[in-house]
Amino acid sequence: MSRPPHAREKVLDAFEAALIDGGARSATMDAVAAAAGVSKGGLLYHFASKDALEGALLERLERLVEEDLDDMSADAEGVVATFIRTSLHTDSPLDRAIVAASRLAQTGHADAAASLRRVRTRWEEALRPHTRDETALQLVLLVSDGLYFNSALGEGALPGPLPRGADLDALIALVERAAR
Amino acid sequence: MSRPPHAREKVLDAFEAALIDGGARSATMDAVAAAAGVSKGGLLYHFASKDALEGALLERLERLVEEDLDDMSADAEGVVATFIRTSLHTDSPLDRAIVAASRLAQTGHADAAASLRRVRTRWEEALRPHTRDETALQLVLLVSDGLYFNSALGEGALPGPLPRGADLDALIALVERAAR
DNA sequence: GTCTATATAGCGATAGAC
DNA sequence: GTCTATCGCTATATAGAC
Repeated sequence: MSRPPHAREKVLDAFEAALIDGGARSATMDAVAAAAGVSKGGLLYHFASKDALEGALLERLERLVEEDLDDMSADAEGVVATFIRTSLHTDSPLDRAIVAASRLAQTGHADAAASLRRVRTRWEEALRPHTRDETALQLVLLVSDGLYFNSALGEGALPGPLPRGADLDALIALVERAAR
Repeated sequence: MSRPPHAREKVLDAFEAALIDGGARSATMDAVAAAAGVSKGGLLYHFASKDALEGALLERLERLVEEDLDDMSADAEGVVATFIRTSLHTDSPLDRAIVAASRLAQTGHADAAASLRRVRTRWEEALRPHTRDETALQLVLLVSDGLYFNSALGEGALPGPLPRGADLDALIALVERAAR
């Protein structure tokens, strides 16, 4: 636990990348092993089953969220603004873990859906002191969910309608005005 | 086209239900045929391939959206309010088609993602005249996306954090205040 | 620890009877 | 128009050598 083998992390990274780039269907044991540079047997030494591989991904997700919460409260721009800004898929480790878990959740993986809900609850708790009331809190969370949803759909395919640059700044300003 | 066989619609309904309830992975030809009360061969008479089955679902989706747009503009409560309210999964034919298509899109089905994007664009056009500017328009669309996203994740599993009743009314009021 | 080879099972699709 | 039977492919997982 304290010093995980390098190969194990490489396999987990490959699994995550396969989920993000090609969806859950393409994230097969074969494909993951090949991408990680090990054989299928080698993969199964580190993760005894696909369930174990998925479980490790969800563990990583929940660990990264706790780190993110610490960073967010220390940010100067304000918690709500930072939260909305980081809702866009920016290829940070946390973003990647979330998108990968979302792909998993959509295949009916109950544990992945539960993890994502736990993550959302943690954010909800962190944002509550910075919003006017529960309605405003829900608004912030839903805009974030919407950004993630579009980010996850448009991945690698079509030019998404996601706000960037000045448009994103304007959106953040509008949400902040409505929420606090 | 004008008088579709009953069995065909039953198969399509069963495919949609399988996608919604169990995700794309569980929506196999076998399972759909069994749920529709026909054999696999019988299913393949109506839909020559799984691609054809998926295509028919997306056709249904785009047809239902056009009907929805007509209804929405005729609603007394206001276009933005009606749009947010109907973003919650209420088991209407359109809601079911959207959630089913979302499940499909997450498996990497490019046509499903393209259909969903077309649907979103149609809504965007309908809402534009009722919002103050492009930023406000994006806010409305993102809140709706967020509601759908949570609706799709929580299906059948956990008690979702989705606003209902008075909470939903308050959310709608807040979005309307921010958007117009 | 990592490999190759293989068992097992499920899926989409075809062929042809009725 | 609907059925049964079966083929071919792919995916997970096991067995055991190195």
